Order: sequence, then C-alpha cells, then structure tokens
Amino acid sequence: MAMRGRRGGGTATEILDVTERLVQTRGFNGFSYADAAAELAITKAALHYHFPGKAELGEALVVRYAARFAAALAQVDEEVAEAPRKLEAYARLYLDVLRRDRVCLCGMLAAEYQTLPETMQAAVSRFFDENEAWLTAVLDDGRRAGTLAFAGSTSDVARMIIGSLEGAMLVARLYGDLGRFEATAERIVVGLAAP
Amino acid sequence: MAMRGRRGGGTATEILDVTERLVQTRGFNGFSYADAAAELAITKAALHYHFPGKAELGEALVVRYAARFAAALAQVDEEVAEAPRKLEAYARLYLDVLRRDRVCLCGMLAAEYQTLPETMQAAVSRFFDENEAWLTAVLDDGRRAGTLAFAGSTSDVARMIIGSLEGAMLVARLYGDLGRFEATAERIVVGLAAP
DNA sequence: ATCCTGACTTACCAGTAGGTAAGCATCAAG
DNA sequence: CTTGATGCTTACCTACTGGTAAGTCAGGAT
Repeated sequence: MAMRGRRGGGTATEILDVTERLVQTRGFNGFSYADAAAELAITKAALHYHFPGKAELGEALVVRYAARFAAALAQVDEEVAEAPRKLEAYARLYLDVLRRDRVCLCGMLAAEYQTLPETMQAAVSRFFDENEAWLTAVLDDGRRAGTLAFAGSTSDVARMIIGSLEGAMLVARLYGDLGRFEATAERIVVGLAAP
Repeated sequence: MAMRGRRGGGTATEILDVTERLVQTRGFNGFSYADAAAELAITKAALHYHFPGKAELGEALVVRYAARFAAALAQVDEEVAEAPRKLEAYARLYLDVLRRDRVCLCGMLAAEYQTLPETMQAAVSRFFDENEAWLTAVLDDGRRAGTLAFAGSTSDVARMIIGSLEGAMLVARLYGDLGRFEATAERIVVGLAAP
C-alpha cells in the first residue's frame, strides 16, 4: 500500500499543484524551492525528497500538464463532432487557464526555453508537437467535410493557431483583460470557418 | 565635453547592448549582473555605477527598445504608403529580431511580467499600447482606402496582430525555425488584405 | 602644480539559490 | 516487538544574487 504521509492527499501532487501555479504566474526562473516550501508549509528538503532537483520537478510538471491537456483534447473529440466547434473548444481550454490568472505552462516555458534543462526543453516541444498534431487532424477533417475553409498546409494553420493563442494569452494577462484574449481567439477560429 | 571613459564608445550603451541580448534570449530573471559584467569584461560595480539597480537597467532597456521600435514604425510610415505593405513591414520588424535568435524584448518581459518591478511593468505596457495605436491607425486607414477588409473593431484586430506575432515568435525560436514564424505572419497579414 | 570630476576597481556584505547528510517519527509486516 | 521502509525535519554547505563603501586613476580646468 502506498503510504500517504502525514498530510492529507499525496504530497507529491500538492507540490506539483503549487509549483505549477508558481511557474504559470512567475516563470520557472521566477520561483524557488524556498517559495514553494513556504506555501506548502514543508521544508525545502521535503521537496528534494519528492523531486531530487528543480529539473526533475520541472519535467514532471510539463509531463503532467501535457497529459492533462491531451486528456482534455480527447474529451473534446468525444463530445464534439464538427471541426469548427472543436476549434472553439480548443480556444476555451486556453481561456480556462487565463481565467485563473495564469498563462499556459508551456507558453511560459517557451519564453524561458534557452535557460531550461534539456529534459524540460524536450518535454515542452513535445507538448507543442502534440497540440499541432491534434489541430492538424481537426483542420484536415474540417476541410474535407467542408466546414472549414483555408489555403495552404494544415500544419501551417495549426502552428498559427498555437502561436497566436499563446501570444494572445501572455499579452491579455499583462492587461488583466480576458476580453483581449477572447477577441483574438474568436477572430482566429471564426476566420477559418467555411463561408 | 562628455568624457567617454577608458573604453571606446559609451560604456552605458555597451551595457544596454549586452543586457538587451541577454534579456531577449534568457529573460530578465535569467541573467545576472555578474553575467553581464563578465561579457563586458568590467566589474559588477561598474554596472551599478551606470545603472544603480537591475530595475533601472531594465527600465532603460525597455525605454530604449520602445524608442527604437517607434522610430522604425515612423520610418515605415515615411517609406510605405499602402496599409497592406505597412503590415508586411511591421511583421518584418519582428522577423528581423528572430533572425538574430532573439525574441521581442517586451514579448519576453510579458511572460515575466508579474515578477518585474513596477516601473518596468509600466514601460512594457506602454510599448504594447504604442504598437496598438500604430496598428490601429494603419488598419483604419486601410479599411477606409479599401485596401484592407475585416469585420469588427480595429483595435481588436491590432491586438490580435500583436499577440499573434509575439506568440509565433516565442514558439518559432523554440524550434529554431524562422519559417514557422513567417508562415504565421503571412497568414495573419494576408488574411486582412481586401479581396 | 593642484584640484575636481567622471569612470571605474577592489573588497566587501547580507540574503538567497539549489542541494545534501544525517537523524527521527510513524506505520506495516514479519 | 523488532525491522524496515516511507516521509519527512534539522542543520548545514557552497555558489551566487543584487548591492555598497571606499579607494584609484586619468584627464581637464584653474
């Protein structure tokens, strides 16, 4: 039986929850083990027990985030049939993050990319690759079905969607203005719908 | 006569040049006074002589960057008449930054926004405001002249352009792939041209 | 020749960074 | 009732952070 320690439910999970928020708001270089430990009311050493180093913690963070994102995309595939609605749902995933005064974990890490340990870099680009793959499938599908209309390669469009939403998020948070993101997201998504 | 010190031309300028590159590649929290001093072959104390603290240095960096950007936009206004060409020139400004393996200074700082000193935060949002104002004027102009066509408010479109290009830049650098940015930029700009 | 000023350097400082070694409490299994 | 693993804490370390005080040294003005 996996023993749960003195605290309620899964210290490792709590650590990931807190540090995820810290990275999404302050960046990977903008928080310290001491910050996280203080918030969790444990010692730095306890953090090192669960995640030997900041690199390992960071990697775990990205892996979990990417897995959750992938699960959310799978759910969209289940619940939504039409490509344009899928794109709207995709944008809503970003909006949900922004609503909590955060930016996308990997958008943040994209900015800090050059200073990240290699394992984290790999995990971050995997996240973007997976997003691109999902979007590419949706776009292909929509164009075939005639519900979407656009010129050029689907992967180019997928990349545009990712980059645009990530950037819109960063700028919108700076102004504390959700509407700023929504306007951009709608414009991007609606612009791809068939006339 | 302003005395130029022992080194060639304007130590303060050299400091700004080096730290600008450091911020654009590693982020404001990703470099230290020691890093900059080492590259310049001067002491940390010399940095503190020219810029009393990191906050002042950072602010000077953003102010200079914004001024240069404004000058570049003014030059575009002089040399280019048609709105669609102006937008292309605007995107090219971003591309020039990316060519040097950097991202926009203020795009980077947008990610780190919550950890920045207040004076820097103000300078960063001023940068985005100025960009929005310039783009709004171009968009208004183009729509009136019939060279651009789009629905909704010009400032919404301006904000979309800024967010999209900033985000595309961050992701493109991660992949070390200029083409990734170019494809998005063209799609954004061309999508606004009148049919 | 002297003094002043601007542009630094040397030598510090306290605080924080990430990280480690060793110990201790709790519990489950033998 | 010991043993052993798990999940921590206490105490510590070294390197680096931004920052400062005091001194140095070249050149220009007086």
